Amino acid sequence: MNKPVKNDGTVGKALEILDAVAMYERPVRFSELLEQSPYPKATLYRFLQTLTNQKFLEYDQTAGTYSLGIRLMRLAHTAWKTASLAPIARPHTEELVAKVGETVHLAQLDNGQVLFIDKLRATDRFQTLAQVGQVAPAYCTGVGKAMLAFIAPKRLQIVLQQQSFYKFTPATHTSVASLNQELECVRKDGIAFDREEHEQGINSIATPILSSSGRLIGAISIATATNRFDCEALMQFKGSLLETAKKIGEDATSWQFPS
Amino acid sequence: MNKPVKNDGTVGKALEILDAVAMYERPVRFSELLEQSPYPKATLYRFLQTLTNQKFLEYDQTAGTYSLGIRLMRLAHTAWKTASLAPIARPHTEELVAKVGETVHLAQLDNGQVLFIDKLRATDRFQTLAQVGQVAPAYCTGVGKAMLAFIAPKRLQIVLQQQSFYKFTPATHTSVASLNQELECVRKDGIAFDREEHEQGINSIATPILSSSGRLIGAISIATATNRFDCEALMQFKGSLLETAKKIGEDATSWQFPS
DNA sequence: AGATTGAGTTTCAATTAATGAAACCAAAAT
DNA sequence: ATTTTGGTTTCATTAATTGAAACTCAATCT
Repeated sequence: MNKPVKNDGTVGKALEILDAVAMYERPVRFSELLEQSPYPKATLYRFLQTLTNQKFLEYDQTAGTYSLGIRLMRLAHTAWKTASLAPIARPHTEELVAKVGETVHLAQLDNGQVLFIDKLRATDRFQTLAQVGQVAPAYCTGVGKAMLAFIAPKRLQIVLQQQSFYKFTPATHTSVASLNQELECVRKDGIAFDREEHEQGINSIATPILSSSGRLIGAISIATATNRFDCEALMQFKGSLLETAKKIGEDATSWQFPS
Repeated sequence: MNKPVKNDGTVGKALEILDAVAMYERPVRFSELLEQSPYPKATLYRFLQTLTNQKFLEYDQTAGTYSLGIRLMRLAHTAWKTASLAPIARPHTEELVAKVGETVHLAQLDNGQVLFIDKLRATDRFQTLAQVGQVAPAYCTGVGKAMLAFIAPKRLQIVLQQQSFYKFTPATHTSVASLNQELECVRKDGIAFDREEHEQGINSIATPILSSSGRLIGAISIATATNRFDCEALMQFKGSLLETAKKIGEDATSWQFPS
Protein backbone atom coordinates (compact mmCIF):
# COMPACT_ATOMS: atom_id res chain seq x y z
CA MET A 1 0.00 0.00 0.00
CA ASN A 2 2.66 2.47 -1.07
CA LYS A 3 1.76 6.12 -1.02
CA PRO A 4 2.13 7.77 -4.43
CA VAL A 5 5.64 8.87 -3.42
CA LYS A 6 6.70 12.47 -4.11
CA ASN A 7 5.37 13.50 -0.73
CA ASP A 8 8.39 15.12 0.76
CA GLY A 9 6.63 18.28 1.75
CA THR A 10 8.09 21.70 1.55
CA VAL A 11 11.66 20.47 1.54
CA GLY A 12 11.08 18.13 -1.35
CA LYS A 13 9.48 20.86 -3.42
CA ALA A 14 12.40 23.19 -2.79
CA LEU A 15 14.94 20.56 -3.74
CA GLU A 16 13.18 19.85 -6.98
CA ILE A 17 13.68 23.46 -7.94
CA LEU A 18 17.40 22.80 -7.93
CA ASP A 19 16.87 20.23 -10.65
CA ALA A 20 14.81 22.71 -12.59
CA VAL A 21 17.62 25.23 -12.46
CA ALA A 22 20.17 22.57 -13.35
CA MET A 23 18.14 21.54 -16.37
CA TYR A 24 18.78 24.81 -18.14
CA GLU A 25 22.56 24.44 -17.91
CA ARG A 26 22.86 28.21 -17.88
CA PRO A 27 21.83 31.10 -15.65
CA VAL A 28 18.06 31.33 -15.74
CA ARG A 29 15.52 34.05 -15.04
CA PHE A 30 12.75 33.96 -12.50
CA SER A 31 10.11 34.16 -15.20
CA GLU A 32 11.53 31.20 -17.08
CA LEU A 33 11.38 29.08 -13.97
CA LEU A 34 7.88 30.30 -13.25
CA GLU A 35 6.59 28.94 -16.55
CA GLN A 36 7.86 25.46 -15.77
CA SER A 37 6.82 25.69 -12.15
CA PRO A 38 3.71 24.14 -10.66
CA TYR A 39 3.80 26.78 -7.93
CA PRO A 40 2.40 30.30 -7.94
CA LYS A 41 4.67 33.27 -8.23
CA ALA A 42 5.01 34.09 -4.58
CA THR A 43 5.74 30.53 -3.60
CA LEU A 44 8.42 30.03 -6.19
CA TYR A 45 9.86 33.37 -5.27
CA ARG A 46 10.25 32.43 -1.64
CA PHE A 47 11.79 29.09 -2.53
CA LEU A 48 14.36 30.76 -4.69
CA GLN A 49 15.16 33.22 -1.91
CA THR A 50 15.65 30.47 0.59
CA LEU A 51 17.84 28.44 -1.72
CA THR A 52 19.88 31.51 -2.52
CA ASN A 53 20.31 32.40 1.16
CA GLN A 54 21.54 28.90 1.69
CA LYS A 55 24.02 29.21 -1.19
CA PHE A 56 22.44 26.33 -3.05
CA LEU A 57 21.61 28.87 -5.68
CA GLU A 58 23.46 31.95 -6.73
CA TYR A 59 21.64 35.08 -7.79
CA ASP A 60 23.28 37.38 -10.29
CA GLN A 61 22.09 40.84 -9.34
CA THR A 62 22.83 42.58 -12.61
CA ALA A 63 21.54 39.88 -14.95
CA GLY A 64 18.65 38.86 -12.71
CA THR A 65 19.48 35.20 -13.13
CA TYR A 66 19.81 32.19 -10.90
CA SER A 67 22.39 29.45 -11.21
CA LEU A 68 23.49 26.55 -9.07
CA GLY A 69 25.49 27.62 -6.04
CA ILE A 70 28.86 27.05 -4.59
CA ARG A 71 27.71 25.09 -1.57
CA LEU A 72 26.86 22.21 -3.87
CA MET A 73 30.48 21.89 -4.88
CA ARG A 74 31.65 21.77 -1.29
CA LEU A 75 29.10 19.15 -0.35
CA ALA A 76 29.74 17.10 -3.46
CA HIS A 77 33.41 16.99 -2.70
CA THR A 78 32.69 15.58 0.73
CA ALA A 79 30.24 13.12 -0.80
CA TRP A 80 32.90 12.00 -3.20
CA LYS A 81 35.49 11.58 -0.49
CA THR A 82 33.34 9.84 2.05
CA ALA A 83 30.53 8.09 0.25
CA SER A 84 31.67 7.08 -3.19
CA LEU A 85 33.67 4.17 -4.45
CA ALA A 86 36.34 6.50 -5.80
CA PRO A 87 38.72 6.81 -2.82
CA ILE A 88 38.67 3.07 -2.24
CA ALA A 89 39.39 2.41 -5.89
CA ARG A 90 42.06 5.07 -6.24
CA PRO A 91 45.15 3.02 -5.48
CA HIS A 92 44.09 0.46 -8.03
CA THR A 93 42.97 2.87 -10.71
CA GLU A 94 46.21 4.81 -10.29
CA GLU A 95 48.12 1.65 -10.80
CA LEU A 96 46.13 0.82 -13.89
CA VAL A 97 46.77 4.23 -15.42
CA ALA A 98 50.46 3.87 -14.74
CA LYS A 99 50.48 0.48 -16.38
CA VAL A 100 48.45 1.13 -19.52
CA GLY A 101 49.15 4.83 -20.02
CA GLU A 102 45.56 5.62 -21.05
CA THR A 103 42.65 7.35 -19.38
CA VAL A 104 40.70 5.35 -16.79
CA HIS A 105 37.10 6.02 -15.79
CA LEU A 106 35.21 4.85 -12.73
CA ALA A 107 31.41 4.91 -12.73
CA GLN A 108 28.35 3.87 -10.77
CA LEU A 109 24.83 3.15 -11.90
CA ASP A 110 22.38 5.75 -10.67
CA ASN A 111 18.80 5.13 -11.55
CA GLY A 112 19.58 3.51 -14.87
CA GLN A 113 22.08 6.16 -15.79
CA VAL A 114 25.84 6.13 -15.64
CA LEU A 115 27.39 8.51 -13.12
CA PHE A 116 31.10 9.05 -13.51
CA ILE A 117 32.76 9.28 -10.13
CA ASP A 118 36.40 9.34 -11.10
CA LYS A 119 38.53 10.07 -14.09
CA LEU A 120 42.27 9.61 -14.27
CA ARG A 121 43.76 11.20 -17.29
CA ALA A 122 46.98 9.63 -18.41
CA THR A 123 47.79 12.16 -21.07
CA ASP A 124 46.68 15.66 -21.82
CA ARG A 125 45.94 14.84 -25.39
CA PHE A 126 42.21 15.40 -25.32
CA GLN A 127 39.84 17.08 -22.96
CA THR A 128 36.41 15.93 -23.90
CA LEU A 129 36.19 12.83 -21.78
CA ALA A 130 33.85 12.43 -18.85
CA GLN A 131 34.14 14.54 -15.71
CA VAL A 132 33.35 13.60 -12.15
CA GLY A 133 29.63 14.10 -11.55
CA GLN A 134 28.79 13.87 -15.22
CA VAL A 135 26.00 11.53 -16.22
CA ALA A 136 25.52 9.60 -19.43
CA PRO A 137 23.02 7.02 -20.65
CA ALA A 138 23.94 3.45 -19.85
CA TYR A 139 23.00 1.90 -23.20
CA CYS A 140 25.73 3.60 -25.22
CA THR A 141 28.71 3.70 -22.88
CA GLY A 142 31.19 0.99 -21.99
CA VAL A 143 30.78 1.32 -18.24
CA GLY A 144 27.02 1.51 -18.69
CA LYS A 145 26.76 -1.74 -20.57
CA ALA A 146 29.19 -3.42 -18.21
CA MET A 147 26.83 -2.59 -15.35
CA LEU A 148 23.54 -3.28 -17.10
CA ALA A 149 24.79 -6.79 -17.77
CA PHE A 150 24.90 -7.47 -14.06
CA ILE A 151 21.72 -6.09 -12.59
CA ALA A 152 18.67 -8.18 -11.85
CA PRO A 153 16.70 -9.06 -15.03
CA LYS A 154 13.50 -7.42 -13.83
CA ARG A 155 15.34 -4.22 -12.95
CA LEU A 156 16.92 -4.28 -16.37
CA GLN A 157 13.48 -4.51 -17.93
CA ILE A 158 12.31 -1.48 -15.99
CA VAL A 159 15.38 0.52 -16.88
CA LEU A 160 15.09 -0.27 -20.56
CA GLN A 161 11.41 0.58 -20.58
CA GLN A 162 12.09 4.02 -19.18
CA GLN A 163 15.01 4.63 -21.47
CA SER A 164 14.64 6.63 -24.65
CA PHE A 165 17.29 5.65 -27.13
CA TYR A 166 18.90 8.66 -28.67
CA LYS A 167 21.38 8.29 -31.52
CA PHE A 168 24.37 10.32 -30.30
CA THR A 169 26.63 9.20 -33.13
CA PRO A 170 26.20 7.11 -36.27
CA ALA A 171 27.53 4.17 -34.27
CA THR A 172 25.00 4.37 -31.43
CA HIS A 173 22.92 1.22 -31.15
CA THR A 174 19.34 2.11 -30.47
CA SER A 175 17.55 -1.21 -30.34
CA VAL A 176 16.82 -3.25 -27.25
CA ALA A 177 17.53 -6.42 -29.17
CA SER A 178 21.10 -5.53 -30.09
CA LEU A 179 21.69 -4.24 -26.58
CA ASN A 180 20.54 -7.51 -25.04
CA GLN A 181 22.85 -9.34 -27.37
CA GLU A 182 25.76 -7.21 -26.26
CA LEU A 183 24.90 -7.69 -22.61
CA GLU A 184 25.01 -11.42 -23.17
CA CYS A 185 28.56 -11.08 -24.48
CA VAL A 186 29.53 -9.00 -21.47
CA ARG A 187 28.26 -11.69 -19.12
CA LYS A 188 30.31 -14.32 -20.92
CA ASP A 189 33.43 -12.32 -21.47
CA GLY A 190 33.46 -9.70 -18.72
CA ILE A 191 34.19 -6.93 -21.20
CA ALA A 192 31.87 -4.28 -22.65
CA PHE A 193 32.79 -2.17 -25.65
CA ASP A 194 31.99 1.37 -26.60
CA ARG A 195 32.88 1.90 -30.24
CA GLU A 196 32.26 5.64 -30.56
CA GLU A 197 28.66 5.09 -29.53
CA HIS A 198 28.43 8.06 -27.22
CA GLU A 199 31.18 10.40 -28.38
CA GLN A 200 32.59 10.55 -31.86
CA GLY A 201 36.26 9.62 -31.87
CA ILE A 202 36.32 8.06 -28.40
CA ASN A 203 36.12 4.38 -27.67
CA SER A 204 36.62 2.25 -24.58
CA ILE A 205 36.59 -1.16 -23.05
CA ALA A 206 34.91 -1.59 -19.68
CA THR A 207 34.30 -4.20 -17.02
CA PRO A 208 31.98 -4.37 -14.03
CA ILE A 209 33.18 -4.25 -10.45
CA LEU A 210 31.55 -6.93 -8.35
CA SER A 211 31.78 -7.39 -4.62
CA SER A 212 33.00 -10.73 -3.36
CA SER A 213 29.37 -11.65 -2.82
CA GLY A 214 28.75 -10.98 -6.50
CA ARG A 215 26.80 -7.77 -6.13
CA LEU A 216 27.36 -5.05 -8.71
CA ILE A 217 29.02 -1.97 -7.28
CA GLY A 218 30.36 -0.08 -10.28
CA ALA A 219 32.48 -0.32 -13.40
CA ILE A 220 35.81 0.83 -14.77
CA SER A 221 36.91 1.52 -18.30
CA ILE A 222 39.97 2.34 -20.31
CA ALA A 223 39.08 5.06 -22.79
CA THR A 224 41.06 6.58 -25.58
CA ALA A 225 40.85 8.44 -28.85
CA THR A 226 40.16 6.07 -31.73
CA ASN A 227 43.21 7.27 -33.58
CA ARG A 228 45.38 5.99 -30.76
CA PHE A 229 43.75 2.60 -30.19
CA ASP A 230 40.60 0.96 -31.47
CA CYS A 231 38.68 -1.48 -29.30
CA GLU A 232 40.55 -4.48 -30.62
CA ALA A 233 43.88 -2.85 -29.79
CA LEU A 234 42.58 -1.89 -26.34
CA MET A 235 42.02 -5.57 -25.66
CA GLN A 236 45.73 -5.91 -25.02
CA PHE A 237 44.86 -4.31 -21.65
CA LYS A 238 42.01 -6.71 -20.89
CA GLY A 239 44.02 -8.61 -18.32
CA SER A 240 45.03 -5.52 -16.38
CA LEU A 241 41.50 -4.16 -16.52
CA LEU A 242 39.92 -7.33 -15.14
CA GLU A 243 42.55 -7.62 -12.47
CA THR A 244 42.00 -4.03 -11.34
CA ALA A 245 38.23 -4.54 -11.18
CA LYS A 246 38.76 -7.64 -9.10
CA LYS A 247 41.00 -5.84 -6.62
CA ILE A 248 38.59 -2.93 -6.26
CA GLY A 249 35.75 -5.36 -5.72
CA GLU A 250 37.62 -7.04 -2.91
CA ASP A 251 38.52 -3.77 -1.21
CA ALA A 252 34.99 -2.48 -1.58
CA THR A 253 33.14 -5.49 -0.31
CA SER A 254 32.26 -3.79 2.94
CA TRP A 255 31.10 -0.76 1.07
CA GLN A 256 27.39 -0.38 0.38
CA PHE A 257 26.20 0.44 -3.10
CA PRO A 258 23.21 2.75 -3.13
CA SER A 259 20.07 0.92 -4.17
CA MET B 1 16.94 46.84 9.65
CA ASN B 2 18.16 43.41 8.66
CA LYS B 3 16.38 40.46 10.15
CA PRO B 4 18.65 38.19 12.20
CA VAL B 5 19.09 36.01 9.11
CA LYS B 6 18.88 32.20 9.50
CA ASN B 7 15.15 32.35 8.93
CA ASP B 8 14.78 30.05 6.01
CA GLY B 9 12.04 27.96 7.51
CA THR B 10 11.73 24.26 7.06
CA VAL B 11 13.84 24.15 3.96
CA GLY B 12 16.71 25.97 5.62
CA LYS B 13 16.66 23.60 8.54
CA ALA B 14 16.75 20.58 6.28
CA LEU B 15 19.63 21.93 4.27
CA GLU B 16 21.64 22.58 7.39
CA ILE B 17 21.39 18.92 8.19
CA LEU B 18 23.40 18.24 5.06
CA ASP B 19 26.22 20.26 6.54
CA ALA B 20 25.93 18.34 9.76
CA VAL B 21 26.31 15.06 7.89
CA ALA B 22 29.18 16.46 5.84
CA MET B 23 30.98 17.54 9.00
CA TYR B 24 31.58 13.98 10.07
CA GLU B 25 33.35 13.05 6.84
CA ARG B 26 32.16 9.50 7.28
CA PRO B 27 28.87 7.62 7.38
CA VAL B 28 27.02 8.69 10.51
CA ARG B 29 24.30 7.19 12.67
CA PHE B 30 20.96 8.71 13.48
CA SER B 31 21.82 8.91 17.15
CA GLU B 32 25.04 10.80 16.50
CA LEU B 33 23.20 13.39 14.48
CA LEU B 34 20.53 13.60 17.15
CA GLU B 35 23.04 14.68 19.76
CA GLN B 36 24.23 17.57 17.66
CA SER B 37 20.75 18.42 16.50
CA PRO B 38 18.59 21.21 17.91
CA TYR B 39 15.52 19.26 16.79
CA PRO B 40 13.64 16.52 18.56
CA LYS B 41 13.93 12.94 17.47
CA ALA B 42 10.86 12.76 15.30
CA THR B 43 11.64 15.96 13.48
CA LEU B 44 15.19 15.02 12.69
CA TYR B 45 13.96 11.62 11.64
CA ARG B 46 11.54 13.05 9.12
CA PHE B 47 14.16 15.42 7.75
CA LEU B 48 16.53 12.56 7.18
CA GLN B 49 13.83 10.57 5.46
CA THR B 50 13.02 13.40 3.13
CA LEU B 51 16.64 14.08 2.28
CA THR B 52 17.19 10.40 1.66
CA ASN B 53 14.13 10.13 -0.59
CA GLN B 54 15.53 13.02 -2.55
CA LYS B 55 18.93 11.34 -2.85
CA PHE B 56 20.65 14.19 -1.08
CA LEU B 57 21.49 11.63 1.56
CA GLU B 58 22.14 7.97 1.23
CA TYR B 59 21.03 5.51 3.87
CA ASP B 60 23.03 2.36 4.39
CA GLN B 61 20.48 -0.22 5.44
CA THR B 62 22.86 -2.68 7.02
CA ALA B 63 25.07 -0.22 8.85
CA GLY B 64 22.25 2.16 9.72
CA THR B 65 24.26 5.15 8.62
CA TYR B 66 23.67 8.22 6.53
CA SER B 67 26.12 9.80 4.13
CA LEU B 68 25.93 12.48 1.50
CA GLY B 69 24.08 11.37 -1.60
CA ILE B 70 24.74 10.99 -5.23
CA ARG B 71 22.45 13.78 -6.38
CA LEU B 72 24.89 16.27 -4.94
CA MET B 73 27.55 15.12 -7.35
CA ARG B 74 25.28 15.51 -10.34
CA LEU B 75 24.20 18.97 -9.31
CA ALA B 76 27.72 20.04 -8.45
CA HIS B 77 28.92 19.01 -11.85
CA THR B 78 26.32 21.20 -13.47
CA ALA B 79 27.22 24.02 -11.10
CA TRP B 80 30.83 23.66 -12.09
CA LYS B 81 30.06 23.65 -15.78
CA THR B 82 27.58 26.49 -15.83
CA ALA B 83 28.29 28.75 -12.89
CA SER B 84 31.96 28.61 -12.06
CA LEU B 85 34.97 30.33 -13.49
CA ALA B 86 36.53 27.00 -14.43
CA PRO B 87 35.18 26.44 -17.94
CA ILE B 88 36.01 30.01 -18.96
CA ALA B 89 39.52 29.65 -17.58
CA ARG B 90 40.16 26.20 -19.01
CA PRO B 91 41.78 27.13 -22.32
CA HIS B 92 44.22 29.36 -20.49
CA THR B 93 44.96 27.04 -17.62
CA GLU B 94 45.50 24.19 -20.07
CA GLU B 95 47.95 26.33 -21.93
CA LEU B 96 49.77 27.18 -18.73
CA VAL B 97 50.09 23.54 -17.72
CA ALA B 98 51.46 22.70 -21.13
CA LYS B 99 54.00 25.50 -20.85
CA VAL B 100 55.30 24.99 -17.32
CA GLY B 101 54.70 21.28 -16.89
CA GLU B 102 53.54 21.63 -13.30
CA THR B 103 50.17 21.40 -11.59
CA VAL B 104 47.86 24.40 -11.89
CA HIS B 105 45.06 25.25 -9.44
CA LEU B 106 42.13 27.58 -9.89
CA ALA B 107 40.27 28.86 -6.84
CA GLN B 108 37.59 31.28 -5.69
CA LEU B 109 37.05 32.95 -2.37
CA ASP B 110 33.96 31.66 -0.60
CA ASN B 111 33.15 33.33 2.63
CA GLY B 112 36.77 33.92 3.59
CA GLN B 113 37.77 30.42 2.61
CA VAL B 114 39.48 29.15 -0.49
CA LEU B 115 37.37 26.92 -2.72
CA PHE B 116 39.28 25.03 -5.37
CA ILE B 117 37.31 24.89 -8.57
CA ASP B 118 39.81 23.35 -10.92
CA LYS B 119 42.96 21.37 -10.80
CA LEU B 120 45.10 20.42 -13.75
CA ARG B 121 47.69 17.87 -12.93
CA ALA B 122 50.69 17.97 -15.18
CA THR B 123 52.35 14.88 -13.78
CA ASP B 124 51.17 11.94 -11.78
CA ARG B 125 53.97 12.29 -9.33
CA PHE B 126 51.90 13.11 -6.27
CA GLN B 127 48.27 12.80 -5.40
CA THR B 128 47.74 14.91 -2.34
CA LEU B 129 47.01 18.22 -4.00
CA ALA B 130 43.67 19.93 -3.88
CA GLN B 131 40.58 18.50 -5.52
CA VAL B 132 37.68 20.34 -7.08
CA GLY B 133 35.22 21.31 -4.35
CA GLN B 134 37.83 21.09 -1.64
CA VAL B 135 38.11 24.03 0.72
CA ALA B 136 41.12 25.36 2.56
CA PRO B 137 41.80 28.35 4.78
CA ALA B 138 42.87 31.45 2.91
CA TYR B 139 45.65 32.57 5.27
CA CYS B 140 48.00 29.68 4.56
CA THR B 141 47.51 28.97 0.87
CA GLY B 142 48.96 30.75 -2.13
CA VAL B 143 45.64 31.32 -3.88
CA GLY B 144 44.12 32.38 -0.56
CA LYS B 145 46.66 35.09 0.09
CA ALA B 146 46.52 36.22 -3.51
CA MET B 147 42.81 36.84 -3.09
CA LEU B 148 42.86 38.30 0.41
CA ALA B 149 45.25 40.95 -0.88
CA PHE B 150 42.58 42.26 -3.22
CA ILE B 151 39.37 42.37 -1.24
CA ALA B 152 38.04 45.53 0.37
CA PRO B 153 39.96 46.41 3.58
CA LYS B 154 36.87 46.26 5.76
CA ARG B 155 35.90 42.83 4.41
CA LEU B 156 39.44 41.68 5.09
CA GLN B 157 39.10 42.82 8.69
CA ILE B 158 35.91 40.82 9.10
CA VAL B 159 37.40 37.73 7.52
CA LEU B 160 40.49 37.85 9.70
CA GLN B 161 38.42 38.38 12.82
CA GLN B 162 36.39 35.24 12.13
CA GLN B 163 39.44 33.22 11.21
CA SER B 164 41.09 30.91 13.68
CA PHE B 165 44.71 30.40 12.80
CA TYR B 166 45.65 26.78 12.95
CA LYS B 167 49.27 25.70 12.51
CA PHE B 168 49.02 23.02 9.82
CA THR B 169 52.77 22.70 9.40
CA PRO B 170 55.84 24.18 11.14
CA ALA B 171 55.91 26.78 8.37
CA THR B 172 52.33 28.03 8.81
CA HIS B 173 52.23 31.71 9.73
CA THR B 174 49.64 32.30 12.39
CA SER B 175 49.84 35.99 13.12
CA VAL B 176 47.73 38.69 11.54
CA ALA B 177 50.75 40.98 11.46
CA SER B 178 52.89 38.73 9.29
CA LEU B 179 49.90 38.00 7.08
CA ASN B 180 49.28 41.71 6.51
CA GLN B 181 52.90 42.13 5.62
CA GLU B 182 52.66 39.34 3.07
CA LEU B 183 49.50 40.80 1.59
CA GLU B 184 51.34 44.08 1.13
CA CYS B 185 53.97 42.26 -0.92
CA VAL B 186 51.28 40.59 -3.00
CA ARG B 187 49.74 43.96 -3.82
CA LYS B 188 53.10 45.29 -4.95
CA ASP B 189 54.35 42.25 -6.76
CA GLY B 190 51.22 40.37 -7.83
CA ILE B 191 52.59 37.10 -6.49
CA ALA B 192 51.69 35.22 -3.30
CA PHE B 193 53.80 32.38 -1.92
CA ASP B 194 52.91 29.23 -0.09
CA ARG B 195 56.09 27.74 1.36
CA GLU B 196 54.73 24.48 2.76
CA GLU B 197 52.35 26.45 4.96
CA HIS B 198 49.33 24.24 4.39
CA GLU B 199 50.76 20.92 3.30
CA GLN B 200 54.16 19.61 4.15
CA GLY B 201 56.27 19.17 1.05
CA ILE B 202 54.08 21.25 -1.26
CA ASN B 203 54.70 24.83 -2.23
CA SER B 204 53.22 27.19 -4.76
CA ILE B 205 53.19 30.63 -6.27
CA ALA B 206 49.84 32.26 -6.93
CA THR B 207 48.34 35.37 -8.44
CA PRO B 208 44.88 36.91 -8.31
CA ILE B 209 42.55 37.06 -11.29
CA LEU B 210 41.03 40.50 -11.68
CA SER B 211 38.30 41.55 -14.06
CA SER B 212 39.06 44.41 -16.41
CA SER B 213 37.18 46.64 -13.98
CA GLY B 214 39.61 45.55 -11.28
CA ARG B 215 37.23 43.35 -9.30
CA LEU B 216 38.62 40.17 -7.77
CA ILE B 217 37.17 37.05 -9.31
CA GLY B 218 39.58 34.27 -8.34
CA ALA B 219 43.18 33.15 -8.29
CA ILE B 220 45.48 30.66 -9.96
CA SER B 221 48.60 28.97 -8.71
CA ILE B 222 51.39 26.75 -9.87
CA ALA B 223 51.98 24.10 -7.23
CA THR B 224 54.64 21.46 -6.93
CA ALA B 225 56.49 19.21 -4.55
CA THR B 226 59.32 21.07 -2.82
CA ASN B 227 61.85 18.53 -3.97
CA ARG B 228 61.07 19.49 -7.56
CA PHE B 229 61.03 23.27 -7.22
CA ASP B 230 61.12 25.65 -4.29
CA CYS B 231 59.32 28.97 -4.44
CA GLU B 232 62.36 30.79 -5.76
CA ALA B 233 62.71 28.29 -8.59
CA LEU B 234 58.98 28.53 -9.33
CA MET B 235 59.47 32.24 -9.95
CA GLN B 236 60.85 31.37 -13.35
CA PHE B 237 57.18 30.84 -14.27
CA LYS B 238 56.06 34.19 -12.89
CA GLY B 239 55.64 35.73 -16.33
CA SER B 240 53.46 32.91 -17.64
CA LEU B 241 51.39 32.88 -14.47
CA LEU B 242 50.66 36.59 -14.59
CA GLU B 243 49.89 36.45 -18.27
CA THR B 244 47.44 33.57 -17.79
CA ALA B 245 45.67 35.40 -14.98
CA LYS B 246 45.35 38.45 -17.16
CA LYS B 247 43.82 36.49 -20.02
CA ILE B 248 41.34 34.74 -17.75
CA GLY B 249 40.39 38.08 -16.23
CA GLU B 250 39.65 39.49 -19.65
CA ASP B 251 37.56 36.51 -20.71
CA ALA B 252 35.68 36.50 -17.44
CA THR B 253 34.83 40.15 -17.25
CA SER B 254 31.21 39.55 -18.06
CA TRP B 255 31.04 36.81 -15.52
CA GLN B 256 29.65 37.62 -12.07
CA PHE B 257 31.56 36.66 -8.98
CA PRO B 258 29.34 35.56 -6.12
CA SER B 259 29.27 38.13 -3.34
C1' DA C 1 6.09 63.21 -21.85
C1' DG C 2 2.57 60.18 -20.28
C1' DA C 3 0.56 55.73 -20.39
C1' DT C 4 1.11 50.87 -20.45
C1' DT C 5 3.01 46.61 -19.98
C1' DG C 6 5.72 43.21 -17.72
C1' DA C 7 8.84 41.37 -14.38
C1' DG C 8 9.65 40.98 -9.83
C1' DT C 9 8.34 41.74 -4.80
C1' DT C 10 5.42 42.14 -0.69
C1' DT C 11 1.14 41.49 2.11
C1' DC C 12 -2.12 38.83 4.74
C1' DA C 13 -5.94 35.78 6.11
C1' DA C 14 -7.11 30.93 5.20
C1' DT C 15 -5.22 26.69 5.08
C1' DT C 16 -2.12 23.15 5.53
C1' DA C 17 1.83 21.16 7.00
C1' DA C 18 5.43 20.88 10.58
C1' DT C 19 6.13 19.89 15.27
C1' DG C 20 7.49 17.13 19.30
C1' DA C 21 5.88 14.59 23.49
C1' DA C 22 4.93 10.24 24.13
C1' DA C 23 4.02 5.68 22.93
C1' DC C 24 5.79 1.92 20.51
C1' DC C 25 8.83 -1.67 18.57
C1' DA C 26 12.90 -4.53 17.67
C1' DA C 27 17.25 -5.92 18.61
C1' DA C 28 21.13 -5.99 21.49
C1' DA C 29 23.00 -6.10 26.13
C1' DT C 30 22.86 -7.68 30.80
C1' DA D 1 14.16 -13.35 31.02
C1' DT D 2 14.53 -8.56 31.60
C1' DT D 3 16.36 -4.09 30.61
C1' DT D 4 18.42 -0.83 27.76
C1' DT D 5 19.43 1.25 23.59
C1' DG D 6 18.37 2.96 19.09
C1' DG D 7 15.04 3.74 15.89
C1' DT D 8 10.08 4.47 14.18
C1' DT D 9 5.18 5.88 14.38
C1' DT D 10 1.16 8.44 16.23
C1' DC D 11 -1.61 12.49 16.86
C1' DA D 12 -3.35 16.74 18.90
C1' DT D 13 -1.21 21.27 19.09
C1' DT D 14 1.10 24.80 16.98
C1' DA D 15 3.30 27.33 13.52
C1' DA D 16 4.52 27.79 8.87
C1' DT D 17 3.27 27.55 4.06
C1' DT D 18 0.30 29.13 0.73
C1' DG D 19 -1.35 31.98 -3.14
C1' DA D 20 -4.61 35.64 -4.59
C1' DA D 21 -4.09 40.10 -4.98
C1' DA D 22 -2.07 44.40 -4.49
C1' DC D 23 2.06 46.88 -5.27
C1' DT D 24 6.63 48.76 -7.19
C1' DC D 25 9.70 49.92 -10.48
C1' DA D 26 11.70 50.01 -14.88
C1' DA D 27 11.36 49.35 -19.54
C1' DT D 28 8.57 49.90 -23.66
C1' DC D 29 5.07 51.81 -26.32
C1' DT D 30 1.99 55.77 -28.19
